Amino acid sequence: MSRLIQNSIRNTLFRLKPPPSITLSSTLTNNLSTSPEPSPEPPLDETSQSSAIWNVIIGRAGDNRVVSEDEVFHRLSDDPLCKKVNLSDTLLHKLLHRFRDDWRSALGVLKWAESRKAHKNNPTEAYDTAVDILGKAKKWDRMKEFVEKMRCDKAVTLNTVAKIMRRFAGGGEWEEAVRVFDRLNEFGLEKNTETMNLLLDTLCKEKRAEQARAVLLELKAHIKPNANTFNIFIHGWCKANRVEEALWTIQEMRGHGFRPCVISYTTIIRCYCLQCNFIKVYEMLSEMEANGCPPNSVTYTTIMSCLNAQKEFEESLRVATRMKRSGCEPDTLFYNCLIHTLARAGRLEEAERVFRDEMGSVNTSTYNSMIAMYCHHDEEDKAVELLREMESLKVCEPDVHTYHPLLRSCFKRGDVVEVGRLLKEMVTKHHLSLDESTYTFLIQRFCRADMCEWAYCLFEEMISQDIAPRHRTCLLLLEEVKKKSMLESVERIEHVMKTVKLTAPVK
DNA sequence: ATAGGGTTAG
Repeated sequence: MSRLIQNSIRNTLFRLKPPPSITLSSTLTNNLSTSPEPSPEPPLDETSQSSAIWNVIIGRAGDNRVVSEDEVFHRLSDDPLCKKVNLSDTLLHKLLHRFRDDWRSALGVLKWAESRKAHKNNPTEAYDTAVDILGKAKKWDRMKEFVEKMRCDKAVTLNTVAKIMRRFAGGGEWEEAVRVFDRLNEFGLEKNTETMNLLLDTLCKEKRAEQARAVLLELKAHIKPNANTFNIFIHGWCKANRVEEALWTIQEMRGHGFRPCVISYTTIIRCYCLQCNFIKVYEMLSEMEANGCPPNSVTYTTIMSCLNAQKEFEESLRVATRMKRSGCEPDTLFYNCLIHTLARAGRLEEAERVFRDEMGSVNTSTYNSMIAMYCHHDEEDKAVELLREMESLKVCEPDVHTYHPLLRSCFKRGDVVEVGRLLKEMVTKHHLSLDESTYTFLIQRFCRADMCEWAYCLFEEMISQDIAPRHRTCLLLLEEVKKKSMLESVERIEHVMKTVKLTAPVK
């Protein structure tokens, strides 16, 4: 379903526009900054190689046809620039990933890649990806064809099998997933507890706990389940919001001589959290302690995150206190959550203390929480200071979320020059590409700042980047360009709204 | 792939 939508977006987008030139926000950043620096011409690095190939593949001259894999193959083979490209395994992987929703192009790229290197090193990974892409597109026959070829080459690994089973189960073909398990020996793999768990987990993750149960009953005589097996089921039942069955699985687990572990309990706690049944959450916590299975950092972080989602920050901090009292060893994800909680509770100094003195290792998320906190309390200087610290310490790199609060502050101050400067920094210094949420956010803010020309610019760029705008974003922008009588833009937006499958508003 | 982050409100 989602593949169909994405494909239709892609195809529709290509109909709308001549080949996109991937010049990220360049007009915008140059025009908004007071002193536009001349950007030096980059050498043909991996990114530009990738862009070159990308442009060839999607550079169809405004026609409506869906391009076949052979056509993609020929275009790439015939293009002079692509002939010069040094096709490494990493680049191939990147390309396949980029075409993960477009199996025709992906197969064309793979065929071209194979033609380029007669003595290839290790095709298995690319094949695994191809199988995955075909499975995602529910091109079962083509997928099976690939698998057969891999079987003859003795190239099927556990990873391959996992992908096939997952795609079958996810596509509603769970019987086929079971059949893959039945054929494991043909692939040179063994039917054992590990591979059985793989199948069961696949089924459970694709919301087929019932079927997984049936499979287990059938296989039980030949393959012994282990503790993981039961945890997989606990997760499966919780995912289906059937906590009763999850609790019953704990008993079943005991019946097989396994003791429920911290993972078993934490999974159920998370389920109660999502139901907002905090009475049961605390009951379960006590039960864990009583059963000699003390909660760990994951357990506490899970509870705190759920409380935070309910804006129960003080209660969340009480959970953190309880954790510290218990002597449980905190980890980075816990600290990130704690910092976020303290920030939202308005306790800046405490957050700073945790950040500076308590935490052993930090990551991008840690900085992001701190930066968001400073921006939220109008201490942008400190926020920028932390950004510079990230850049100089190089422990972790900024991402788009690092910049969101900073951008928000600029708009709040009405400093669009700074907006342009930051965008340029994101793109040129950190090689970040704007994502859907960033585009949406920027378009909204530019509209509100009565600068819908820039908003429209970003809208066009978004579409040329193959990112579908939200319905609400279109409506907002449409209203603004109408006010300014930007007739061509009005027409374009209306056309996009009619032809592109828009992203629904979140929640 | 046996468990756990966030964002955007006047």
